[in-house]
Amino acid sequence: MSQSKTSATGQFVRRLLLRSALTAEEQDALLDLPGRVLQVGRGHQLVVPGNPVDHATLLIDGLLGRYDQMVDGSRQITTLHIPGDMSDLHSVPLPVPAWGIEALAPSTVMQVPHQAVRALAAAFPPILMAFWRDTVTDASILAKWTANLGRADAAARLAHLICEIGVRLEVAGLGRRERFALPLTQGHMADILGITSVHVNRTLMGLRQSNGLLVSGGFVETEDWRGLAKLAGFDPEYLLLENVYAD
Amino acid sequence: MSQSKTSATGQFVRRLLLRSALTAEEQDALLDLPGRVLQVGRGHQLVVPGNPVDHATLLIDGLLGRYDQMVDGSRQITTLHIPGDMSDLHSVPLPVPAWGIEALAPSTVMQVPHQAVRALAAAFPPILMAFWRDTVTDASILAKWTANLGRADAAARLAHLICEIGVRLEVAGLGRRERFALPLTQGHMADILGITSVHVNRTLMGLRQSNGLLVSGGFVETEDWRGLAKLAGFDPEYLLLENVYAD
DNA sequence: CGTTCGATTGATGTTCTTCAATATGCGTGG
DNA sequence: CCACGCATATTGAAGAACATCAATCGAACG
Repeated sequence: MSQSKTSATGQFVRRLLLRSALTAEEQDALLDLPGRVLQVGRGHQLVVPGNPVDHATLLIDGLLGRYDQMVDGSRQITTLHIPGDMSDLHSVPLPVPAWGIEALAPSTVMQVPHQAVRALAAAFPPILMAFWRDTVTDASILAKWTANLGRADAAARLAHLICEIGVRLEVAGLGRRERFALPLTQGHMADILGITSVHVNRTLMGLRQSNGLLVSGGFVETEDWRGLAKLAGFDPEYLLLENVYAD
Repeated sequence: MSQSKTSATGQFVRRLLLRSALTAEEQDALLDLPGRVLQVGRGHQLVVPGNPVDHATLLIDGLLGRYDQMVDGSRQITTLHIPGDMSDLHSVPLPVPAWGIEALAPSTVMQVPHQAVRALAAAFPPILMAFWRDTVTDASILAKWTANLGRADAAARLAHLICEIGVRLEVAGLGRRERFALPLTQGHMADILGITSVHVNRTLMGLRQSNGLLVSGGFVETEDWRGLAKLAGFDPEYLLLENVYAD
């Protein structure tokens, strides 16, 4: 399993390198991060709201959602994590779990002790900077979702979700934006988009009519990606992919 | 104006100390952060979407909003900043402005060169850690807003806004949660809550009836704070105020 | 004293929810 | 291989929440 650990941390390092310059030594230190590899089924709760955590969760394969539970029992997924994402890196500086993390699809994760992450950050300030930058990136995506939930209608939100995930998967080398695997149920999409699953279904049908968007069986395919992006008002700038910032 | 600079950075240091332990030396270094103090009127654009920035904006007095502009011209305010907040600390690691920052009320700010912030972070790793933690705090608030926009109705969202700002101002020593200044127009509130100003007006009237909430003339006053918090599903945990984490 | 911005009100339309029913696919045990 | 059970998807009808459009009101300010 040392093999799979290295490839797991390798994905994570690749993600960090998108936005931060790291020396070979720093990269090696990250690759050697320890952790327990875990396979979990759909619906498994990796972080339960209220229970303190002492490890961060690196997604190797599958799909994770960070969610907030409302008092009435409904919930809102605020962040979607694809392989290579350290889904709660933010729990390292502040291990207070005001949220939950759930496997939205069968997933493989590596649980990395906070202690190890902190030790690395302390030993290599550029790594700490890279972690900060990673958190900023997540926050930028979150801000975009806030804007969409506040001001875009269901069709635009759904289209935006498809565009964003497509581009993120493409950047991570996990598919093409025009066609990729997305193992979400319509109920999950509802919790992401802030609507009901009934309305997800109707909105999907509408987008199939108008834009030839196919979403079924855990796969997404679109004939008219540009049209979809236009409808969504999708501009990838907020994904902060354009530049590498050394420091 | 050296006086006002010190008091400005002092507020910021106090905010950092809520969640991070810093030595006297580190605190002094933060207090000495250089910057240009600026007074701006309501509606002034401090950061224009698309224009790169080379300084961070520390709010001394007033109210700032970070917003995202939609293609149809509407906008969504994603983050509200009160005095003592460094409104775009996140621009230090990633100076890509995919958003705008506007003075929602007449405000006094201090513009701190990124260079100075970076130098401090490089010289004092605990300060870098404190910055990261500050970004995580902002992201936690943002996640809560994402959840509210997705799953709470207009009355609950409005009540939540009032509760959150009240508590944040109280913690910053700028008022009591039951009564405080909030120089927002109903149009601003609409852009925060993701509804129209007409509906803000009606929702405010509803909350005045049901909870004795008074919002007018830039002031907020409530006779039944607990009732308001209950209606909002407000739990201050996400503000991450409970603990101090050393590192 | 007029102008302007924000607050308030009314009438009407749209989007999305809710409730309920039915359909479909897929794994499991027989 | 088939029947069953369960989760997910699909559809319809009715209602609630919120938007839109348009007008009026009020207060601050030059």
